Amino acid sequence: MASGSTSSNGPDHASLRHSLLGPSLLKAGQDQVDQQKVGEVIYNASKGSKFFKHEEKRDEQLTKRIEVILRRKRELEALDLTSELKRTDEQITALEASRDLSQYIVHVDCDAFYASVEELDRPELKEGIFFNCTTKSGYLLILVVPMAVGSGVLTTCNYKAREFGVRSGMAGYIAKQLCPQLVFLPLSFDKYTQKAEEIREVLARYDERYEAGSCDEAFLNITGYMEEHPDMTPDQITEQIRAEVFEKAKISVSAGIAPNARRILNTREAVVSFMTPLPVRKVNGVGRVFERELQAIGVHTWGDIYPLRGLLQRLFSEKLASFLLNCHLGLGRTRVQPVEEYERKSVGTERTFKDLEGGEKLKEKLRATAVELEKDLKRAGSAGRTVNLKVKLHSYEVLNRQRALTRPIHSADDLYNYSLPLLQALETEFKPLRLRLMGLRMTSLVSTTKSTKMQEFFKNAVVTGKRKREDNEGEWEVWPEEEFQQIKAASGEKEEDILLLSQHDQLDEEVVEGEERGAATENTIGPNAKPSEEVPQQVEKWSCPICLRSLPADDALFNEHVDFCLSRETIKEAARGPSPEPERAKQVQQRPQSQGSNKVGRPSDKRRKGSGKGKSTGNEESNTMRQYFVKAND
DNA sequence: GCGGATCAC
DNA sequence: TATGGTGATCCGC
Repeated sequence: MASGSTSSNGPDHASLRHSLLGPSLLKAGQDQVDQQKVGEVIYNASKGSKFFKHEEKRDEQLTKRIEVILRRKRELEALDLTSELKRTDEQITALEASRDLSQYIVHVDCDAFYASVEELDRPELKEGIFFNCTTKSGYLLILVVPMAVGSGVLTTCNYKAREFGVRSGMAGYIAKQLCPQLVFLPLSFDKYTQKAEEIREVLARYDERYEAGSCDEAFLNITGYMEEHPDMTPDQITEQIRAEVFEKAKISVSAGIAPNARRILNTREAVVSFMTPLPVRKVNGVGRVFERELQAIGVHTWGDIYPLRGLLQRLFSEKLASFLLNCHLGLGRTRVQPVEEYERKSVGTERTFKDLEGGEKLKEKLRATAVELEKDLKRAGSAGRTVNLKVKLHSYEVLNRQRALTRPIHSADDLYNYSLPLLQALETEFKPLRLRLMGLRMTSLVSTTKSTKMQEFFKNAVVTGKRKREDNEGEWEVWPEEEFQQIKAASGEKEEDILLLSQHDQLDEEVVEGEERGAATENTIGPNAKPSEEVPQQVEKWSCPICLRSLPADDALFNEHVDFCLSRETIKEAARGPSPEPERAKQVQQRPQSQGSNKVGRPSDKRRKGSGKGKSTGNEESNTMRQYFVKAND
């Protein structure tokens, strides 16, 4: 145990203890909880575990980072910052000018949603709990069984459980220690989504373009509703929404006006006076880590930002500085959009399991992961051009390895074959590789359903193209481009995506390094390298494991091509000289990536929530502010 | 483009 | 006995 040496964190691990309390410290229902005592239980229950050691390491790392920040702050304070100050004040003026107080946006959030649904669904939980207490006043005393949903790690818990210090995100066995009588229920998502639908039917009556977040929250722009009901105040409407949701779905929700937070007027003064005493952690985007960093420089509430405004740009990144300024001013997103209009950016799956080790077993797990991801991709109607392997070592250290491909893939076989080299590189990097989690995620997505027109075009391009070539060779040169443009215009697709789909037949010089060859060849050649039969619109193709090109699904041709690629690799290999596996893995990682393009991108925050889809890239409007809403409180 | 890190729910 | 899954963003290379 590292109990003896205490790092700069102090002898009592104060910040670690705080961190171990978990991310949902400020959730409702904990007012009367003795956090000190809860922290003690958690700390003692965790102490000595691998999880604890990992948290300890991360905490020390953060402590060091904070020391750097503090040092920089001291250096800055010795400088003359009048020009910084002036620039910041100009920025504030500009932000003030952009302030939009014309919209009335309501944030609806279900209270302990899963737990509430379960309580509705299980009257037996309430029997014997409701009982008539013959008090003189005749009140009905209601006791509720402390209950949590989820196993291993709690997804949520009811308010009774929260009285014991039980929280979502908490390990189940710790919750049991805090509350021995806690009842655990398994998750049943079908029930929750069904209930969410009932609620959304109500919400749609107030704003048909409401924005559903995860299944237990939503944003509504009630500005239009207010115009139709000039006799009602925003507060009355909000209350009416809550009442109607409860009436129809029997679920209680919190609702507050956003981004001006709750029940405050749409005036600048009201907004600012709300923000000034508000703890930084209450705002979306400030978590445990950022909270500590801000605390270290003396920022506890959003009002504390102002005296430091001249330092922000020098202390943090440009984006972060701007975010802090926006929060201080109480500025935020004022637009609400249906989730359907957001474009998903990735699809992935991951699973935790008992520690696993050994090449065969890990391969088996990778195969299973690929099969899962194939299903998810199919559901999402997506294929991806970048595959990302995520693993968590037995020590809880998380590693990601990703690789861009030359074409989108979606089949389990492709997913497996292209991610296996990544896994094998890790196996040589960490010997032995012992995992507690594995995941696969695809990014750089293209749609396999929405672009039906495009796919049919390419299918026809092959079939009709050949026929036309026989009929009349002259026309062959001309018509594809014309029709290409027509379909592009008709389908409204981005050219980028179209090119991706047409890339199959190009042979570019960007041949992948040979590091994955040995692994891929034993699994990809032959009947195992299945075509992507799940997407009937697509022309049947097999993937060459060496050059990633897509090839006609023909045994003889395919084998011939792979042989060719293999010999090419052998030649390159010979020219390069012998290079052991790890070395080659490194070469791939260190491939020159000069693009310093990450410089001054306009801050256009695309942060989305929960199951949400990514924000559409189409609109680069003036919505430059990081979205924030005050975290729900009651 | 890649990998680590943070965050929300 | 043994701390989750999905998706997004940002930063620094």
